[in-house]
Amino acid sequence: MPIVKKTYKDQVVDYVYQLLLAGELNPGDQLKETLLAEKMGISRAPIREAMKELIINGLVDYRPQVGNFVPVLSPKQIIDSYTTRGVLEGYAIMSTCKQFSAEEFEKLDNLVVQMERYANKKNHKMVVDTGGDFHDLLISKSDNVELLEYTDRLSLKLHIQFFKHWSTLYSPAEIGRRHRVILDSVKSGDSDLIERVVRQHYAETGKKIATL
Amino acid sequence: MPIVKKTYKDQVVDYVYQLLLAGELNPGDQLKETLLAEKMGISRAPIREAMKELIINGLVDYRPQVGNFVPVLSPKQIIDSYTTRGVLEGYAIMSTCKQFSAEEFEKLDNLVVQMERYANKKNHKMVVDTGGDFHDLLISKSDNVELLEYTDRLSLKLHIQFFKHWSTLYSPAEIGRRHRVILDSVKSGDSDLIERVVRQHYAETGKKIATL
DNA sequence: CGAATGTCTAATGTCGACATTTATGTTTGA
DNA sequence: TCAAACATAAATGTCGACATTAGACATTCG
Repeated sequence: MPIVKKTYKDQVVDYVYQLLLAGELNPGDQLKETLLAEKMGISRAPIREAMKELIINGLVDYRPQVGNFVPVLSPKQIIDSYTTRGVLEGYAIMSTCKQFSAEEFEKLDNLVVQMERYANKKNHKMVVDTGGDFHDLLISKSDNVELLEYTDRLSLKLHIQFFKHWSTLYSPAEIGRRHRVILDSVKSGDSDLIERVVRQHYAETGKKIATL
Repeated sequence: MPIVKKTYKDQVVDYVYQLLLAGELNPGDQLKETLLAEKMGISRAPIREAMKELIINGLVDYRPQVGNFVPVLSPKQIIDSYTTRGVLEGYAIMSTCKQFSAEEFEKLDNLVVQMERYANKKNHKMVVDTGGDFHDLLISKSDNVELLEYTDRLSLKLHIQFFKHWSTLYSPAEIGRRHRVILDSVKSGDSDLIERVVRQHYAETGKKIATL
């Protein structure tokens, strides 16, 4: 087990992250430093440090002299975020598609099957988790840290804002079908096809989320 | 003239930015809060705020409990950064290539000619500036703020680290040729070609810089 | 002699108080 | 009545001091 140091700042980041996931902080809400400081029994300094870290990851919007807020994404911004994610991940997957072993393809197949199963059982949390595993494995071969940093940020931001809706977007059968299309394109090794499919997947998902 | 408010933090950001551009801060150097605070006659609080902003833009590396440093990019990181930039900008340009007017293409043509001219006169600063204009105009049609934010960050980071070397990378004639290839692909309107050309341009530039 | 341990210094981490600014709501004047 | 000017409250911006920690150096013990 790796030894991690937990400075106050880190704890604040974790705390806010939880609030966001739990839905206790909603888009538009203000994160008041004084309030958070009181609630956690510390001073405002580490709160401010934490805010900056959350801003980096796009989880908090900062308005000078005014405060920090949970971002409110317009439909266009939602679509743009998903589009960008599609571009980055499409490239990441395309450029590493030859590196997958037979075992890994099998594992990916299984993940899709599991997703369908969980979806049928209406186990929303596991659908999201398994989808995350599928996605993580697909981009795991890329060693472009610059690109991975961006995709991670985007992924986290979109996860926190919309993970609640993901399970309602598609029917169980469609969840399976959509991910199988991606997987098939990767198996084919056709570079252009892979990028096209991944981009389209995110474009369509973004459009759906934006109209909710 | 827009009214801009200059908080201490902003002034610190500008100051450090200048130091970086002027080469008074080199990769690996530590930015000591105490020292900066003394030098600017303010307290450490706004310095810390500024550091966080610089970290966001990738201009400063942060090591907990240790300090803030000017990033040292490994050859691989340089290549990755340029590769990622190629992916993002390739998409941005491809997806908006139909929106350029004849006047704008003419303007782009002229910029390339000017670059060659400045290169022949060994006016390095103007080569870089004109190249920046060319690049800015090419991606100016995109309204994907998410994507533009990333490209701007990457662009700024790479500019600060390597703008000194750009003028030595290619001969004047090659500078012209390379940019004309990009421009021609945009004029052709061939989506796949545009992305391929832009990606290749940045891939080659990254490789060259990495081996310096 | 060398590796583990102890000490010291300089840097970041945190604190509580005060200054400044934003946004709101109230008053004032034509 | 309405708009401009003015208070007011509450938030962030900044300050200087103290606490804690990482890294370098000195020390000890085998």
